[in-house]
Amino acid sequence: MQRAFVSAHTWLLTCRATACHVALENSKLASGSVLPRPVVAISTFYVPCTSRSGQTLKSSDSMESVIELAYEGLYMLRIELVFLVVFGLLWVAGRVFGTAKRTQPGNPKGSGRKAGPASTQRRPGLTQRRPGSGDENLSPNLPISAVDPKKLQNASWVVTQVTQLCRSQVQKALELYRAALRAGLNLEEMLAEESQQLSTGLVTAAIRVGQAEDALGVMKDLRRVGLSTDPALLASATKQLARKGLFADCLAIYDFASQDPKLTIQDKSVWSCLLFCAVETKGYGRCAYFFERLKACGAPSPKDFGNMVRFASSTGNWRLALSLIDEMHKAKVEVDSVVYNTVLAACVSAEQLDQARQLLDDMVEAGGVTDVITYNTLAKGYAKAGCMDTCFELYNLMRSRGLTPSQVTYGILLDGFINDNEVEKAVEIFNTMRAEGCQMNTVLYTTLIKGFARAGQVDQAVKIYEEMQKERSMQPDVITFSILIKANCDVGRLEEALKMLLAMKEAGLKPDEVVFNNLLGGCINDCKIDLAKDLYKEMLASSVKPSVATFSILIRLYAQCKRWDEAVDLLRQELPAQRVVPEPRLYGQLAQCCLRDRQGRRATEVYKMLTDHSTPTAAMNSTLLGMCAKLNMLDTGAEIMHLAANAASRVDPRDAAMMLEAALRKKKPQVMDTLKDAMIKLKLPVHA
DNA sequence: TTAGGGTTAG
Repeated sequence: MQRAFVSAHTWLLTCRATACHVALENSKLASGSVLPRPVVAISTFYVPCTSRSGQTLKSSDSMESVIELAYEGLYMLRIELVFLVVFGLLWVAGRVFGTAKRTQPGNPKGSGRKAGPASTQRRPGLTQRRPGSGDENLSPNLPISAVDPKKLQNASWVVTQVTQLCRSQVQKALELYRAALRAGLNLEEMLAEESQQLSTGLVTAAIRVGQAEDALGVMKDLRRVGLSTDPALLASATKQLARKGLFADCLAIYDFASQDPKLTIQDKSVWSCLLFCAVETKGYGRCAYFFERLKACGAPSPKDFGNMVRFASSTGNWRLALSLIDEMHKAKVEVDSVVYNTVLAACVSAEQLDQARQLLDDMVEAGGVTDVITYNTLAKGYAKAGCMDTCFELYNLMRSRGLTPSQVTYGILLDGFINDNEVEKAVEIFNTMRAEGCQMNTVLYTTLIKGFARAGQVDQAVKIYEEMQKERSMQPDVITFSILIKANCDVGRLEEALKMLLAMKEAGLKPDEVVFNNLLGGCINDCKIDLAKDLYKEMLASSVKPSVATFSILIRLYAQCKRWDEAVDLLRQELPAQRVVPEPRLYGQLAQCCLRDRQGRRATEVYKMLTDHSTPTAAMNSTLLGMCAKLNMLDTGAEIMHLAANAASRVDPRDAAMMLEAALRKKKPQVMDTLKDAMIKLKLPVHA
């Protein structure tokens, strides 16, 4: 940045110096100090002149100064004037000769088309066209609707006009093109060169202004009249779209083009662009195919490998990620630290810590590719796995290898020790961090707040927050407030939590789903149903979409407050209304809550709702049947077995046998009959 | 282009 600024400044000074020099040279010339001043005759005219003191000058004096000024101006611009005259003459000559050429006999178009080999190749069945109805350009102010239909039917005229308009008036170009089609312009009867020029011009111009749909529309028009997709057009369109970041449009245009059986894409860069677009749009299903086709056209570039590594990492395919590194080595393609780190992250996310460690060793051996991010990535993996000792060792190794830990490094260690309940270690890290001059930031402060909140020291957590507020550079963010709100809710300080909500809004932060979920969770203990409903309404009103977590919390709330009807309605109506995925465990959760409160009928009702959406797992049946047996709700257990059998769900034979035994023990013949029927249906052995 | 902090679920 600094260097860019310096060079920009130097450049500016150079420009200024040049301008001064030119001005000086011109003034020298004008004053005759270098060359004698030429004499120019200018007709005399009266100009009223006023001196600075307000005195009117004599007309002869003023005239002289005006003439001198005009003369000096003309003389200073003499080179420019010569150029202007020469170019003017050339332009006039061009117009005259061009018109003469177009009106020559044997050139039926009369529009000055370029004579290339393609222009002489007519498509089969092409009829001789009548001469054009005019050469003149489209008037700038003439609406397209007012253009003579004869002109619109003249392919050459349309191509020329559209091509010109494409340069600066893309909308008008598209409008003219569409008007021409409506007026009867036949794309299939045009010369190959003409239709190519027209389509390429329109497609590239439309993409240039971000109107990919119009570009696709033009390609569809060509297809409609039986013209095959031009591979060069597809290539330029895909490259342009990828460069402009219109990834989905790029894939859409490819999808359309690939429907053409005659089209073969041999341009490697097209596959390269498509792979990039697929990764960007998370269209991971097609990455492997694009890469395969790319390789069929030639050797992949480092960027192509980079995109494949991103794909592998995003889909959790650590094996593929590692194999890509091998492939790069074999192809003698340089593997940079970003690619290495991405593969490392893929291994870490897949909890393949041994593989990740091996990769770090490989990187060290390769030399010059490990950085702070490498160590942080692996350190996070160890922290997540609860291996804080190894994590700390890695931190020391990193330091011993001459790398300076960053805020992120300290963030990982601090959070790791906090999650591990090793407060002393966390404090030690914090002290090292401060001693080494590492600056605090929002994340580090938030991690500290989380540490105090976890230790139940909410007042201390709030103190840190207050300290943060004093520092302008690191204001609390949504996560900071989220943790503070939860900390207050967890100790029953709902009022404080609501104050925090207000404070975050005042700070210009928009509460997100987690913030609302935490507040809803805070309503459970004291059954603050009305407050929860208000919060839920506010959540929807502020366009925050509830999730499975929200519904899970609301189920707990309604169950705690024994609002069973509302709980059932929540899953029956509100869940689909909010388009939340009806996860089986939500039904399982509510069914368990019902059983715990001995609400047998409602439990079976919820279980029925579950079977309407999906097939309950054997594990879920086991949990519910186990509860029924434990709570001596044998009728409910038998009903659940019956519903499970109807839904072709699996029931563990041990659970079924246990239910049957309990019914026998409690002497419930009716229940036994229901159970036996269900067991037969479930193809389970009936021993009792 | 790659690394750190937040919610549910007995």
